[in-house]
Amino acid sequence: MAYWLIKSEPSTYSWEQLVKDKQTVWDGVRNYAARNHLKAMKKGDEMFFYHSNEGVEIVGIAKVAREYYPDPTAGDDTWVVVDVKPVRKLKKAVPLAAIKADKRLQDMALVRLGRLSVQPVTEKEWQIVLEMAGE
DNA sequence: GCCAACGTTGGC
DNA sequence: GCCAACGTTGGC
Repeated sequence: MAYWLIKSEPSTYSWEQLVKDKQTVWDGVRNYAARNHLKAMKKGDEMFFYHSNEGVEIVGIAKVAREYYPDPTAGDDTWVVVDVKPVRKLKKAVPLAAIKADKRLQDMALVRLGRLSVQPVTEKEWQIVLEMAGE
């Protein structure tokens, strides 16, 4: 099983909204690197849900409910979506500042490629972040 | 609101 | 195919 991280601005689509919706279509990705990560996701893969701009922290864990298919909002086959559903909220949200401050996490895509909206997380990074969340 | 980082576009 | 200009993202 692989691990991922997806970003969203809470004003656009928040973790709370995802919990309320039970499941959502992760649409609107218009970046090739991010799209390739969407395509690599397998059903059941887990991902961190990160709030950008407001909060600037990892707030919860979601998982892939349906593997990729063409983005209905795109109108062609270039862009894809996955369906995502919430697993659980982290005991403590993990702020970006804490991740940046941890020597073990300097290679995380979140630190190195700040603007990438869908990114892979290694199992090691996943465990460290969980630990920081008090899990 | 500013600005750095980075991706995309388009002229040549 | 290079690279400058431009637009967007996102942290601060």
